[in-house]
Amino acid sequence: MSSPNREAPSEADYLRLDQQICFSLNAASRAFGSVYRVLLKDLGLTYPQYLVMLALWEHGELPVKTLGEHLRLDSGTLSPLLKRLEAAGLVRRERNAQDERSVHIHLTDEGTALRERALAVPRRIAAATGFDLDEISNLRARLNRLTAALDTAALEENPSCADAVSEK
Amino acid sequence: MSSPNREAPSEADYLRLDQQICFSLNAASRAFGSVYRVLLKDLGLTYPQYLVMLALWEHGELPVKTLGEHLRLDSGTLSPLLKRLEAAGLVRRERNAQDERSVHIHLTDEGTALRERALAVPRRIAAATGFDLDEISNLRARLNRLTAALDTAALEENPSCADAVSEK
DNA sequence: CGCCATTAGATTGTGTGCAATTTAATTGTG
DNA sequence: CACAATTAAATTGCACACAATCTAATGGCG
Repeated sequence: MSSPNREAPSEADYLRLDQQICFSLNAASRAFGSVYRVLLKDLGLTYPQYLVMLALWEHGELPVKTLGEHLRLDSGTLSPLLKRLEAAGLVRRERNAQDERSVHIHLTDEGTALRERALAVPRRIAAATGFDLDEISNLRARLNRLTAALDTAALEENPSCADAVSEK
Repeated sequence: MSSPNREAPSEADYLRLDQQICFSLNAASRAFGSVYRVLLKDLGLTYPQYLVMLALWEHGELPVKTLGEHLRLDSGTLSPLLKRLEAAGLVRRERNAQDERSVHIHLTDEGTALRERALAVPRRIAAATGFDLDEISNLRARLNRLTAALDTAALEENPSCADAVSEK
């Protein structure tokens, strides 16, 4: 059906599911999710919540805005997620006195303490991948380059972001 | 704070957000989502719906079960998604006469026709990544290997799947 | 000072993902 | 044949993602 006269693969060949890099990416991301789900159940965290805790353990208290920049998430995702972390007693949300628009996220003692129990997670995840540290590092670099390229392309593609492109 | 005596990095270093391969993966996956969202809006498809259509264009009619195996999705995700594709007039759902438990998904004429308009998508996506075909192929292979390793680890990790492991 | 554009979060609505449960059909076994 | 175990989908409940909208606070600028 495709490539009737054996030239370079036709456009049709690129519609094959197993050719889609995004599918491999998506599948790998969800496979990670399954492994994390098991490991994080003990800590009472979901995977996105774990990422938020990583950012807080690393930077201490953070405004929602900055947290979102670190995690590439907007307030539509973070607001309810942080509310659940607050309900779990891991963080506190405090209006900034200087700028009342801003909400700063603080770790509670319980949230700080949880870090000790999270220390074993990365090693167990690394073991689950079967990759050594160099391979992981290499793959991470490629993925980061890919993400940067896609971000640029998304801006160029979307006329509504023209300001953002030209302004920077 | 970490690695006080300059040995190999301590466990604490591996809690850094920028060390998490899964975060890079997740970010790349979502960055792809943004680019696809723009390209697929014309076709009236979301990205997961596009993957379903790819599988159907490739294999013709498929039972939900098989579709789920191709896409690594269960009925909890596929049932409502397929209902939306049916509402959009792209697929039909038909009970199998031989096995009434099984539902087969067929392309409508409209669904088949949509393929023509999707042909340009992969090239535009490839362009957005800035990667050449070899790089994409290489990355895909690594990701597939990673996913396979994680799947294995997830089975070993989860006692409730012990049967599935030992049976095969 | 007064007013408008901007900014930070929260909210709303839609669409996945996935665990757990439910329902209906089929299969295996005595 | 009867009946328990299995299987395929659908359903339910929860938690992201993300676009779009809303609200409140801030920052210019005349």
